Amino acid sequence: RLRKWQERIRTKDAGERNLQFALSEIDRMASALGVPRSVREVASVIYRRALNEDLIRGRSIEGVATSALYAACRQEGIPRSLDEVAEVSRVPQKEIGRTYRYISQELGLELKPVDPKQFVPRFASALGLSEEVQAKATEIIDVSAEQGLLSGKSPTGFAAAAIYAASLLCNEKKTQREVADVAQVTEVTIRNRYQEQIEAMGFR
Amino acid sequence: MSAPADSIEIQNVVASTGIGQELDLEALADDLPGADFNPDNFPGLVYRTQDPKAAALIFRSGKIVCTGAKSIDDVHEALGIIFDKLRGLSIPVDEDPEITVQNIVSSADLGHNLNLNALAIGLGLEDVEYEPEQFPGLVYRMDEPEVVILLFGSGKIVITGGKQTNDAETAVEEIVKRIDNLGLLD
DNA sequence: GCTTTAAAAAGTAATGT
DNA sequence: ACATTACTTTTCAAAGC
Repeated sequence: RLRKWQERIRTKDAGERNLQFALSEIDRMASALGVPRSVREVASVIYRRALNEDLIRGRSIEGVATSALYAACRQEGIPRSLDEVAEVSRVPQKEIGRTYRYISQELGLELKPVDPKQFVPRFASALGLSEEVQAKATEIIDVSAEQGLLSGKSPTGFAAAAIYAASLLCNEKKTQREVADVAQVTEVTIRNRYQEQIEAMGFR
Repeated sequence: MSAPADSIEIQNVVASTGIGQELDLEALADDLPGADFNPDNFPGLVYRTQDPKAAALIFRSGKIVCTGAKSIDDVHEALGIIFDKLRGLSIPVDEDPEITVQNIVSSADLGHNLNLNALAIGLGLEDVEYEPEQFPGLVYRMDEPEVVILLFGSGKIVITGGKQTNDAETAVEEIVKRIDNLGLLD
Protein backbone atom coordinates (compact mmCIF):
# COMPACT_ATOMS: atom_id res chain seq x y z
CA ARG A 1 0.00 0.00 0.00
CA LEU A 2 2.90 2.25 0.78
CA ARG A 3 4.29 1.52 -2.68
CA LYS A 4 1.00 2.50 -4.25
CA TRP A 5 1.11 5.82 -2.45
CA GLN A 6 4.64 6.44 -3.55
CA GLU A 7 3.68 5.54 -7.08
CA ARG A 8 0.80 7.97 -7.01
CA ILE A 9 2.98 10.73 -5.68
CA ARG A 10 5.61 9.88 -8.25
CA THR A 11 3.02 9.93 -11.05
CA LYS A 12 1.54 13.14 -9.74
CA ASP A 13 4.98 14.69 -9.53
CA ALA A 14 5.80 13.46 -13.02
CA GLY A 15 2.56 14.88 -14.35
CA GLU A 16 3.23 18.15 -12.61
CA ARG A 17 6.74 18.29 -13.99
CA ASN A 18 5.43 17.54 -17.49
CA LEU A 19 2.89 20.34 -17.22
CA GLN A 20 5.54 22.76 -16.01
CA PHE A 21 7.80 21.72 -18.86
CA ALA A 22 5.02 22.23 -21.43
CA LEU A 23 4.12 25.64 -20.05
CA SER A 24 7.75 26.76 -19.98
CA GLU A 25 8.17 25.57 -23.57
CA ILE A 26 5.10 27.55 -24.61
CA ASP A 27 6.63 30.56 -22.89
CA ARG A 28 9.98 30.08 -24.58
CA MET A 29 8.47 29.65 -28.07
CA ALA A 30 6.07 32.54 -27.58
CA SER A 31 8.98 34.81 -26.65
CA ALA A 32 10.96 33.68 -29.68
CA LEU A 33 7.93 34.40 -31.90
CA GLY A 34 7.33 37.74 -30.20
CA VAL A 35 3.68 37.11 -29.43
CA PRO A 36 1.96 38.96 -26.56
CA ARG A 37 1.43 37.47 -23.11
CA SER A 38 -2.30 37.08 -23.78
CA VAL A 39 -1.56 34.54 -26.52
CA ARG A 40 0.63 32.48 -24.16
CA GLU A 41 -2.25 32.36 -21.72
CA VAL A 42 -4.66 31.18 -24.40
CA ALA A 43 -2.09 28.56 -25.43
CA SER A 44 -1.78 27.41 -21.80
CA VAL A 45 -5.55 27.02 -21.54
CA ILE A 46 -5.65 24.98 -24.76
CA TYR A 47 -2.78 22.79 -23.52
CA ARG A 48 -4.50 22.16 -20.15
CA ARG A 49 -7.75 21.29 -21.95
CA ALA A 50 -5.87 18.83 -24.15
CA LEU A 51 -4.30 17.35 -21.02
CA ASN A 52 -7.66 17.01 -19.24
CA GLU A 53 -9.19 15.36 -22.30
CA ASP A 54 -6.29 12.91 -22.42
CA LEU A 55 -5.27 13.99 -25.92
CA ILE A 56 -1.56 13.80 -25.20
CA ARG A 57 -1.45 10.01 -24.98
CA GLY A 58 0.59 8.76 -27.92
CA ARG A 59 1.86 12.25 -28.77
CA SER A 60 4.84 14.27 -27.64
CA ILE A 61 4.39 16.96 -24.99
CA GLU A 62 6.39 19.34 -27.14
CA GLY A 63 4.21 18.62 -30.17
CA VAL A 64 0.99 19.36 -28.28
CA ALA A 65 2.52 22.46 -26.68
CA THR A 66 3.62 23.80 -30.07
CA SER A 67 0.23 23.05 -31.64
CA ALA A 68 -1.53 24.77 -28.75
CA LEU A 69 0.57 27.88 -29.36
CA TYR A 70 -0.08 27.75 -33.13
CA ALA A 71 -3.82 27.48 -32.42
CA ALA A 72 -3.71 30.29 -29.84
CA CYS A 73 -2.06 32.65 -32.34
CA ARG A 74 -4.84 31.95 -34.82
CA GLN A 75 -7.55 32.28 -32.21
CA GLU A 76 -6.17 35.67 -31.17
CA GLY A 77 -6.02 36.91 -34.75
CA ILE A 78 -2.23 37.14 -34.98
CA PRO A 79 -1.38 33.90 -36.81
CA ARG A 80 2.09 32.50 -37.32
CA SER A 81 2.71 30.16 -40.24
CA LEU A 82 3.58 26.53 -39.50
CA ASP A 83 7.03 27.32 -40.86
CA GLU A 84 7.55 30.11 -38.34
CA VAL A 85 6.29 28.01 -35.45
CA ALA A 86 8.43 25.05 -36.52
CA GLU A 87 11.53 27.28 -36.45
CA VAL A 88 11.23 27.84 -32.70
CA SER A 89 10.04 24.30 -31.89
CA ARG A 90 12.04 21.11 -31.78
CA VAL A 91 9.11 19.27 -33.38
CA PRO A 92 9.01 18.83 -37.18
CA GLN A 93 6.52 20.97 -39.09
CA LYS A 94 4.62 17.94 -40.35
CA GLU A 95 3.96 16.73 -36.81
CA ILE A 96 2.87 20.20 -35.65
CA GLY A 97 0.33 20.35 -38.47
CA ARG A 98 -0.97 16.85 -37.78
CA THR A 99 -1.20 17.45 -34.03
CA TYR A 100 -2.90 20.81 -34.54
CA ARG A 101 -5.57 19.21 -36.73
CA TYR A 102 -6.13 16.54 -34.09
CA ILE A 103 -6.46 18.78 -31.02
CA SER A 104 -8.47 21.32 -33.02
CA GLN A 105 -10.96 18.59 -33.92
CA GLU A 106 -11.08 16.98 -30.46
CA LEU A 107 -11.40 20.25 -28.54
CA GLY A 108 -13.85 21.66 -31.07
CA LEU A 109 -11.83 24.84 -31.52
CA GLU A 110 -13.61 25.49 -34.85
CA LEU A 111 -11.05 28.04 -35.98
CA LYS A 112 -11.83 29.73 -39.26
CA PRO A 113 -9.30 29.52 -42.09
CA VAL A 114 -6.42 31.97 -41.66
CA ASP A 115 -7.11 35.37 -43.25
CA PRO A 116 -4.11 36.52 -45.35
CA LYS A 117 -4.79 40.11 -44.21
CA GLN A 118 -3.64 39.16 -40.72
CA PHE A 119 -0.08 38.75 -41.99
CA VAL A 120 0.08 42.16 -43.65
CA PRO A 121 1.07 44.42 -40.71
CA ARG A 122 3.82 42.08 -39.52
CA PHE A 123 5.32 41.32 -42.96
CA ALA A 124 5.03 44.94 -44.12
CA SER A 125 6.72 46.37 -41.06
CA ALA A 126 9.50 43.80 -41.31
CA LEU A 127 10.08 45.22 -44.80
CA GLY A 128 9.85 48.80 -43.58
CA LEU A 129 6.81 49.54 -45.70
CA SER A 130 4.39 52.40 -45.01
CA GLU A 131 0.79 52.35 -43.83
CA GLU A 132 -0.18 53.27 -47.36
CA VAL A 133 1.32 50.06 -48.74
CA GLN A 134 -0.39 48.04 -46.02
CA ALA A 135 -3.76 49.56 -46.86
CA LYS A 136 -3.20 48.84 -50.56
CA ALA A 137 -2.16 45.25 -49.87
CA THR A 138 -5.25 44.77 -47.73
CA GLU A 139 -7.42 46.11 -50.54
CA ILE A 140 -5.79 43.76 -53.07
CA ILE A 141 -6.46 40.80 -50.79
CA ASP A 142 -10.10 41.78 -50.31
CA VAL A 143 -10.76 42.29 -54.00
CA SER A 144 -9.03 39.14 -55.22
CA ALA A 145 -10.47 36.99 -52.43
CA GLU A 146 -13.95 38.21 -53.34
CA GLN A 147 -13.35 37.04 -56.88
CA GLY A 148 -12.65 33.55 -55.61
CA LEU A 149 -8.89 33.56 -56.07
CA LEU A 150 -8.14 32.59 -52.48
CA SER A 151 -9.59 29.05 -52.54
CA GLY A 152 -6.84 26.51 -51.86
CA LYS A 153 -4.05 29.08 -51.80
CA SER A 154 -1.65 29.42 -48.89
CA PRO A 155 -2.47 32.52 -46.81
CA THR A 156 1.21 33.52 -46.50
CA GLY A 157 1.80 33.32 -50.25
CA PHE A 158 -1.38 35.26 -50.92
CA ALA A 159 -0.38 37.99 -48.45
CA ALA A 160 3.19 38.11 -49.79
CA ALA A 161 2.03 38.65 -53.39
CA ALA A 162 -0.37 41.41 -52.33
CA ILE A 163 2.40 43.17 -50.40
CA TYR A 164 4.75 42.89 -53.37
CA ALA A 165 2.08 44.30 -55.70
CA ALA A 166 1.24 47.11 -53.27
CA SER A 167 4.90 48.04 -52.88
CA LEU A 168 5.12 48.51 -56.65
CA LEU A 169 1.90 50.51 -56.84
CA CYS A 170 2.98 52.84 -54.02
CA ASN A 171 6.51 53.39 -55.37
CA GLU A 172 8.11 51.67 -52.39
CA LYS A 173 9.32 48.70 -54.38
CA LYS A 174 10.61 45.62 -52.65
CA THR A 175 12.05 42.75 -54.67
CA GLN A 176 10.25 39.41 -54.84
CA ARG A 177 13.18 37.90 -52.96
CA GLU A 178 12.87 40.39 -50.07
CA VAL A 179 9.16 39.73 -49.69
CA ALA A 180 9.66 35.98 -50.15
CA ASP A 181 12.20 35.93 -47.32
CA VAL A 182 9.99 37.58 -44.70
CA ALA A 183 6.94 35.53 -45.70
CA GLN A 184 8.96 32.31 -46.06
CA VAL A 185 7.58 31.41 -49.47
CA THR A 186 9.36 31.10 -52.83
CA GLU A 187 9.59 33.80 -55.50
CA VAL A 188 7.71 31.46 -57.83
CA THR A 189 4.70 31.48 -55.51
CA ILE A 190 4.74 35.29 -55.28
CA ARG A 191 4.97 35.55 -59.07
CA ASN A 192 2.01 33.21 -59.58
CA ARG A 193 -0.26 34.89 -57.02
CA TYR A 194 0.83 38.38 -58.16
CA GLN A 195 -0.24 37.73 -61.76
CA GLU A 196 -3.69 36.59 -60.68
CA GLN A 197 -4.14 39.46 -58.25
CA ILE A 198 -3.24 42.32 -60.61
CA GLU A 199 -5.62 40.83 -63.14
CA ALA A 200 -8.36 40.71 -60.52
CA MET A 201 -7.61 44.34 -59.67
CA GLY A 202 -8.09 45.29 -63.30
CA PHE A 203 -4.45 46.26 -63.79
CA ARG A 204 -2.26 44.66 -66.33
CA MET B 1 -27.73 18.53 -68.95
CA SER B 2 -24.52 16.93 -67.74
CA ALA B 3 -25.07 16.20 -64.09
CA PRO B 4 -21.98 16.14 -61.85
CA ALA B 5 -22.71 12.48 -61.13
CA ASP B 6 -22.07 11.68 -64.80
CA SER B 7 -18.51 12.95 -64.46
CA ILE B 8 -17.60 10.33 -61.85
CA GLU B 9 -14.56 8.24 -62.72
CA ILE B 10 -13.23 5.44 -60.57
CA GLN B 11 -9.50 6.00 -60.09
CA ASN B 12 -8.49 3.26 -57.75
CA VAL B 13 -9.98 0.18 -56.11
CA VAL B 14 -8.45 -1.54 -53.09
CA ALA B 15 -9.50 -5.10 -52.32
CA SER B 16 -8.39 -7.96 -50.11
CA THR B 17 -8.53 -11.72 -50.52
CA GLY B 18 -6.70 -14.88 -49.49
CA ILE B 19 -5.70 -18.14 -51.15
CA GLY B 20 -6.17 -20.17 -47.97
CA GLN B 21 -2.59 -21.36 -48.04
CA GLU B 22 0.63 -20.30 -46.27
CA LEU B 23 3.37 -19.07 -48.57
CA ASP B 24 7.14 -19.13 -48.62
CA LEU B 25 7.72 -15.60 -49.87
CA GLU B 26 11.48 -16.07 -50.29
CA ALA B 27 10.88 -18.92 -52.72
CA LEU B 28 8.03 -17.08 -54.38
CA ALA B 29 10.24 -14.02 -54.94
CA ASP B 30 12.66 -16.23 -56.88
CA ASP B 31 9.97 -17.98 -58.89
CA LEU B 32 7.91 -14.90 -59.76
CA PRO B 33 9.70 -12.66 -62.28
CA GLY B 34 9.31 -9.00 -61.39
CA ALA B 35 8.40 -9.59 -57.77
CA ASP B 36 9.74 -7.16 -55.16
CA PHE B 37 10.34 -8.56 -51.72
CA ASN B 38 12.19 -6.64 -48.98
CA PRO B 39 11.19 -8.26 -45.68
CA ASP B 40 13.32 -5.80 -43.70
CA ASN B 41 11.28 -3.01 -45.20
CA PHE B 42 7.81 -4.48 -45.45
CA PRO B 43 6.44 -8.01 -44.77
CA GLY B 44 4.56 -8.20 -48.06
CA LEU B 45 5.82 -9.24 -51.50
CA VAL B 46 4.90 -6.76 -54.24
CA TYR B 47 3.75 -8.14 -57.56
CA ARG B 48 2.50 -5.97 -60.43
CA THR B 49 0.22 -7.04 -63.27
CA GLN B 50 0.44 -5.20 -66.59
CA ASP B 51 -3.03 -5.81 -68.02
CA PRO B 52 -5.04 -4.77 -66.19
CA LYS B 53 -2.52 -2.56 -64.40
CA ALA B 54 -2.58 -3.29 -60.70
CA ALA B 55 -0.28 -4.03 -57.76
CA ALA B 56 -0.71 -6.88 -55.33
CA LEU B 57 0.77 -7.25 -51.87
CA ILE B 58 1.17 -10.93 -51.09
CA PHE B 59 1.69 -11.98 -47.48
CA ARG B 60 3.14 -15.04 -45.79
CA SER B 61 -0.34 -15.93 -44.46
CA GLY B 62 -1.61 -16.23 -48.02
CA LYS B 63 -3.66 -13.04 -47.70
CA ILE B 64 -3.44 -10.65 -50.63
CA VAL B 65 -4.18 -6.94 -51.07
CA CYS B 66 -4.83 -5.67 -54.58
CA THR B 67 -4.58 -1.96 -55.34
CA GLY B 68 -4.36 0.36 -58.31
CA ALA B 69 -7.12 -1.23 -60.41
CA LYS B 70 -9.52 1.09 -62.26
CA SER B 71 -12.65 -1.02 -61.70
CA ILE B 72 -13.99 -3.89 -59.66
CA ASP B 73 -13.86 -6.09 -62.78
CA ASP B 74 -10.16 -5.22 -63.14
CA VAL B 75 -9.57 -6.26 -59.53
CA HIS B 76 -11.07 -9.68 -60.26
CA GLU B 77 -9.12 -9.96 -63.47
CA ALA B 78 -5.80 -8.98 -61.89
CA LEU B 79 -6.29 -11.33 -58.95
CA GLY B 80 -7.32 -14.09 -61.36
CA ILE B 81 -3.98 -13.69 -63.13
CA ILE B 82 -2.15 -13.92 -59.82
CA PHE B 83 -4.13 -16.99 -58.72
CA ASP B 84 -3.22 -18.72 -62.00
CA LYS B 85 0.43 -17.73 -61.66
CA LEU B 86 0.52 -19.31 -58.21
CA ARG B 87 -1.22 -22.45 -59.45
CA GLY B 88 1.38 -22.57 -62.22
CA LEU B 89 4.00 -22.73 -59.49
CA SER B 90 2.05 -25.71 -58.08
CA ILE B 91 0.81 -23.74 -55.12
CA PRO B 92 -2.72 -24.82 -54.17
CA VAL B 93 -5.15 -21.91 -54.43
CA ASP B 94 -8.76 -22.04 -53.23
CA GLU B 95 -11.27 -22.50 -56.04
CA ASP B 96 -12.92 -19.10 -55.83
CA PRO B 97 -11.29 -17.02 -53.13
CA GLU B 98 -13.63 -14.39 -51.70
CA ILE B 99 -12.63 -10.92 -52.83
CA THR B 100 -13.66 -7.99 -50.60
CA VAL B 101 -13.62 -4.43 -51.91
CA GLN B 102 -12.19 -2.27 -49.14
CA ASN B 103 -12.02 1.17 -50.68
CA ILE B 104 -12.98 2.92 -53.91
CA VAL B 105 -11.41 6.25 -54.87
CA SER B 106 -13.30 8.31 -57.44
CA SER B 107 -12.97 11.77 -58.93
CA ALA B 108 -15.70 14.04 -60.29
CA ASP B 109 -16.30 17.58 -61.48
CA LEU B 110 -19.04 19.76 -60.03
CA GLY B 111 -18.73 22.12 -62.98
CA HIS B 112 -18.50 25.29 -60.88
CA ASN B 113 -15.72 27.02 -58.99
CA LEU B 114 -16.01 26.73 -55.24
CA ASN B 115 -15.36 29.33 -52.54
CA LEU B 116 -13.73 27.01 -50.01
CA ASN B 117 -13.69 29.61 -47.22
CA ALA B 118 -17.42 30.09 -47.47
CA LEU B 119 -17.91 26.34 -47.82
CA ALA B 120 -15.88 25.60 -44.67
CA ILE B 121 -18.23 27.74 -42.63
CA GLY B 122 -21.39 26.75 -44.49
CA LEU B 123 -20.84 22.99 -44.29
CA GLY B 124 -19.96 23.39 -40.60
CA LEU B 125 -16.47 23.83 -39.17
CA GLU B 126 -17.04 20.74 -37.01
CA ASP B 127 -17.25 18.45 -40.07
CA VAL B 128 -14.68 20.27 -42.16
CA GLU B 129 -10.92 20.34 -42.27
CA TYR B 130 -9.58 23.13 -44.49
CA GLU B 131 -5.97 24.14 -43.97
CA PRO B 132 -4.77 25.68 -47.26
CA GLU B 133 -1.34 26.20 -45.75
CA GLN B 134 -0.98 22.42 -45.61
CA PHE B 135 -3.17 21.17 -48.45
CA PRO B 136 -5.32 23.01 -51.06
CA GLY B 137 -8.34 20.74 -50.67
CA LEU B 138 -11.20 21.02 -48.19
CA VAL B 139 -11.78 17.70 -46.40
CA TYR B 140 -15.43 16.91 -45.73
CA ARG B 141 -16.51 13.81 -43.84
CA MET B 142 -19.98 12.68 -44.86
CA ASP B 143 -22.02 10.31 -42.67
CA GLU B 144 -24.37 8.85 -45.27
CA PRO B 145 -22.82 7.40 -47.31
CA GLU B 146 -19.80 7.18 -45.03
CA VAL B 147 -17.16 8.67 -47.32
CA VAL B 148 -14.60 11.44 -47.25
CA ILE B 149 -14.80 14.09 -49.95
CA LEU B 150 -11.95 16.37 -50.95
CA LEU B 151 -13.24 19.58 -52.55
CA PHE B 152 -11.06 21.94 -54.58
CA GLY B 153 -11.43 25.53 -55.74
CA SER B 154 -11.79 24.36 -59.34
CA GLY B 155 -14.91 22.36 -58.48
CA LYS B 156 -13.06 19.08 -59.02
CA ILE B 157 -13.57 16.63 -56.17
CA VAL B 158 -12.30 13.28 -54.88
CA ILE B 159 -14.57 10.78 -53.13
CA THR B 160 -12.81 8.11 -51.07
CA GLY B 161 -13.56 5.58 -48.37
CA GLY B 162 -16.58 4.07 -50.13
CA LYS B 163 -17.01 0.29 -50.42
CA GLN B 164 -19.96 0.22 -52.79
CA THR B 165 -19.95 1.25 -56.43
CA ASN B 166 -22.87 3.63 -55.93
CA ASP B 167 -21.43 5.37 -52.84
CA ALA B 168 -19.65 7.96 -54.99
CA GLU B 169 -22.80 8.74 -56.95
CA THR B 170 -24.90 9.10 -53.79
CA ALA B 171 -22.21 11.26 -52.21
CA VAL B 172 -21.92 13.56 -55.22
CA GLU B 173 -25.69 14.06 -55.37
CA GLU B 174 -25.72 14.81 -51.64
CA ILE B 175 -22.79 17.25 -51.67
CA VAL B 176 -24.27 19.11 -54.65
CA LYS B 177 -27.55 19.45 -52.71
CA ARG B 178 -25.78 20.77 -49.63
CA ILE B 179 -23.64 23.25 -51.56
CA ASP B 180 -26.64 24.41 -53.57
CA ASN B 181 -28.71 24.87 -50.41
CA LEU B 182 -25.98 27.18 -49.12
CA GLY B 183 -26.22 29.18 -52.32
CA LEU B 184 -22.57 28.48 -52.99
CA LEU B 185 -22.90 26.87 -56.41
CA ASP B 186 -22.27 29.64 -58.94
C1' DG C 1 1.90 5.00 -34.46
C1' DC C 2 5.08 3.21 -38.49
C1' DT C 3 6.48 0.46 -42.61
C1' DT C 4 4.19 -0.54 -48.52
C1' DT C 5 0.90 -0.26 -52.55
C1' DA C 6 -2.36 2.81 -55.73
C1' DA C 7 -4.99 6.78 -57.33
C1' DA C 8 -7.08 11.60 -58.01
C1' DA C 9 -7.31 16.59 -56.82
C1' DA C 10 -4.09 21.57 -56.80
C1' DG C 11 -0.56 24.14 -54.40
C1' DT C 12 4.12 24.64 -53.21
C1' DA C 13 8.99 23.56 -53.33
C1' DA C 14 13.40 21.91 -55.02
C1' DT C 15 16.24 20.98 -58.93
C1' DG C 16 17.55 21.08 -63.58
C1' DT C 17 18.18 23.34 -68.17
C1' DA D 1 12.31 32.03 -66.86
C1' DC D 2 10.88 27.80 -67.86
C1' DA D 3 10.02 22.52 -67.06
C1' DT D 4 10.20 18.29 -64.43
C1' DT D 5 10.01 15.79 -60.35
C1' DA D 6 8.36 15.30 -55.81
C1' DC D 7 6.00 16.07 -51.79
C1' DT D 8 1.46 17.64 -49.09
C1' DT D 9 -4.10 15.38 -48.08
C1' DT D 10 -7.78 11.39 -47.90
C1' DT D 11 -9.02 6.12 -47.98
C1' DC D 12 -8.04 0.80 -47.10
C1' DA D 13 -6.33 -3.87 -46.37
C1' DA D 14 -2.29 -6.84 -45.18
C1' DA D 15 1.90 -8.54 -40.72
C1' DG D 16 4.89 -6.98 -37.48
C1' DC D 17 7.46 -3.85 -34.77
